[in-house]
Amino acid sequence: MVNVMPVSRPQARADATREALLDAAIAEFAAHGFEGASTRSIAARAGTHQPQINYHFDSKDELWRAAVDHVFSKLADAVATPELAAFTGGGEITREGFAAVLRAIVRAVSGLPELNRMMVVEATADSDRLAWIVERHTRGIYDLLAGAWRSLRERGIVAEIDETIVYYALIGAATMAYVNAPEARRLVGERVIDEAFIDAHAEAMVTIFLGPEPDPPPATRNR
Amino acid sequence: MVNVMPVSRPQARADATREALLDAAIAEFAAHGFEGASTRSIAARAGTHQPQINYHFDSKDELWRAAVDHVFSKLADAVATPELAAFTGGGEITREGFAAVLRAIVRAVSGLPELNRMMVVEATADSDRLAWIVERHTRGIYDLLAGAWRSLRERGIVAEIDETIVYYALIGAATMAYVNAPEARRLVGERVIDEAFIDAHAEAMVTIFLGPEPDPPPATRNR
DNA sequence: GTCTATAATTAGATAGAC
DNA sequence: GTCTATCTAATTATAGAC
Repeated sequence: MVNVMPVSRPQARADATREALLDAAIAEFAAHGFEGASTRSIAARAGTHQPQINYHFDSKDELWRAAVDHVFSKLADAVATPELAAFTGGGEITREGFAAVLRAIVRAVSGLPELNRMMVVEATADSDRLAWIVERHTRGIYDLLAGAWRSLRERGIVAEIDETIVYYALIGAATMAYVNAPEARRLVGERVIDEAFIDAHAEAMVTIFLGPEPDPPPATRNR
Repeated sequence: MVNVMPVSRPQARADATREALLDAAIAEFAAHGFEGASTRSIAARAGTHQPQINYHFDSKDELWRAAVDHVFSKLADAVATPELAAFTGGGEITREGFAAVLRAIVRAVSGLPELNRMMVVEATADSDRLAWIVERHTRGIYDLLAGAWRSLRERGIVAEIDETIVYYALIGAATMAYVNAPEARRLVGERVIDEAFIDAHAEAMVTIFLGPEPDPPPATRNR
């Protein structure tokens, strides 16, 4: 029997190459689209050579899929904040729970601009890639957010707006500034999007979608 | 002297070719990005041959610029509705004026999905093309919308939110459903985005950004 | 003005040395 | 696993007949 655990120095280097290719791929695909991004520039950004892509991922298409999985797992990590966890236990979603979701989304997407750039570039034209990404990644997000809104609406907690309309308005309002950051820099100046912007944006999302803090229930004195 | 006014049959055909190339170009650039769109597919979509692009526009780059001008002039036509004109006379913008602007924007962008697809694809990475489009087209729109919001906010008519944050939230909320229409069809079904959706979306934008109809001023009986 | 033919460049993928 | 060299196909742009 051959050694089943060969281990480590060459393997570690290979893993680093793989990881670097994934990060470079998302950045290039986000900036230039699938067809526009060349495997040569991806490899160059990753500090390696073009044939490494075919070695590690077989094809440009497989590289794209691996890169998308990679960045969506980063998104899942980024939204799963402790603040959010307090609201996602059991039971029906509350106004404060949805506010926490909105804040978590803004925080997460502001740190992953490549994800939303890639998404918006892919979602603008139908393709096998779009079908794959919808079934694998975005349908679950849609069901969660649209379902939460519908539940809040049916209990009179939020405005009477269709959940599909809210979903796209919400995703657009949460991501556009970060997706279009290169434009925003030209429009408003170098330091547009900083920590203060992100915090203010998160609070603005709560104000916009949930309206002003509801009046506390009339004091019935039981406490 | 040669005939200075040769006129018309060949010229008319040339104009038709030019126009067809412009429409085809926007569609292809929106779907695949600048690098991803090939002059061959653009020419094929326009029902002509690839060298016609170089004949009529010198280069792929010049074609892109002409196509962008073309679609932005369509946008200007689409937003300039009679309903909007009633509010854009002189004087300070009102709540109802901004509501009319929001409705006009939703109507216009829903009918020009290629414009916003192209914009979002270009705005995701800095480039000479982005610089050109910002100075030539989007800065004026930003100044108008951000200025209107700032004016409303300073008079206490809308929520205390920074105008740059509102601008991107508004553009995102207004356009995302149409930019991502291919995804929406896969997510929700064939007939998601129809006339009823657009009307409901326009009203939702008013509700979201301007809040509930303000209470009429306390009846002071003067009228 | 429109077409066919083609030049020059660049794309994704593979072969084979190390 | 990583590199150089290279194959095939597709790209933008040009030349020249009509």
